[in-house]
Amino acid sequence: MRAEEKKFEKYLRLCGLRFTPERRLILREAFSIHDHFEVDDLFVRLHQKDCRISRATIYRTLDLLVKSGLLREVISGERHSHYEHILGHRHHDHLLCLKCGKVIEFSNNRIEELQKRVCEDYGFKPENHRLQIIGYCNRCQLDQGFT
Amino acid sequence: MRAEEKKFEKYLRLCGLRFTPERRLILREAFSIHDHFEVDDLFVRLHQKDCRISRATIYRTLDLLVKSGLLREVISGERHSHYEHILGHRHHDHLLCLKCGKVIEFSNNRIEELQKRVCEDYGFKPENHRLQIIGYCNRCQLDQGFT
DNA sequence: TTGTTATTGAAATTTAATCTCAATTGCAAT
DNA sequence: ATTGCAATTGAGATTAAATTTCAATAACAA
Ligand SMILES: [Mn+2]
Ligand SMILES: [Mn+2]
Ligand SMILES: [Zn+2]
Ligand SMILES: [Zn+2]
Repeated sequence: MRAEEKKFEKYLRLCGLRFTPERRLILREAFSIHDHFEVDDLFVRLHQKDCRISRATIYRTLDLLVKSGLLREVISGERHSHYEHILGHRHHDHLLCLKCGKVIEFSNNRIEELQKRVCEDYGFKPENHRLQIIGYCNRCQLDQGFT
Repeated sequence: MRAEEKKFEKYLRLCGLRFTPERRLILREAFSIHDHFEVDDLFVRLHQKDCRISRATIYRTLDLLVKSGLLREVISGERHSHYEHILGHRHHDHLLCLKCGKVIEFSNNRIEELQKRVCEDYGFKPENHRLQIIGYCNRCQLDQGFT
């Protein structure tokens, strides 16, 4: 069994929940997408494979996958959720282009460390974080921006 | 006229839009709240003062206020938008408690500088950013968190 | 004034997400 | 195996935020 399935099953058992066929299929589909995805991406892909899993179950399972630490919600600027893997992918944050919508992933250890220090200062126990820088990618830098 | 009204009017004129009484009232109400707020907060407060402004106009005006750089959307974990002032308030980011919902504001110059450097590395022109650290505040730190 | 164009509010619509509930399934204890 | 119980599922209803539509109105430049 793959690492993500092991971890999900462990989480579910711990909570007195079941690792059902539906949950396994959703997990596999989610981990077959190596990019940001949304609920409907999963729904469409599963149905193309004749897995007739309801949207309700996908929503419910994604919540569990986030709680178990396998996925995280990515803020995209759009008004519905987007997700990406945690397990098997190094942590990163995002630059978002306001014009073309491009998403650039970056990571910076010093920022990560300073965040830890901020949390220490406040006695805060971090579980997760999201840093999103919004602006214009190098292709789209024109006269945008009002001041 | 207050600074925020001047700036909003300037922005509107530049876009060929009008600084209407409704927009002025919404702006004033938004700047009278010195905390995070949501659309319905404005709607209720305006109606308590017998300003019968529609929700549609509030939504439309908040979009303009964000575009003009007077307000920004705060990510709150909830699934509707929250806003806060930019003009007249020093930039900060947020710690969010998963248990009690508390929002702690912090600012860290070194993180801000490192963000600028990241943007330079990518030729990205930042307009705005949001850093949200999710976890447990010092009061709520118990046995939460699965690994 | 006058004419053009932006703006508004009310209601309809869209869309994501959640909830309800009866039927089904997983699973642990016999 | 059989049984019983609690968790799970899917279909459809529901909720709630946000957006759109459109006719009436208001802003403002000519
Ligand atoms: Mn990513
Ligand atoms: Mn704040
Ligand atoms: Zn771009
Ligand atoms: Zn707390």
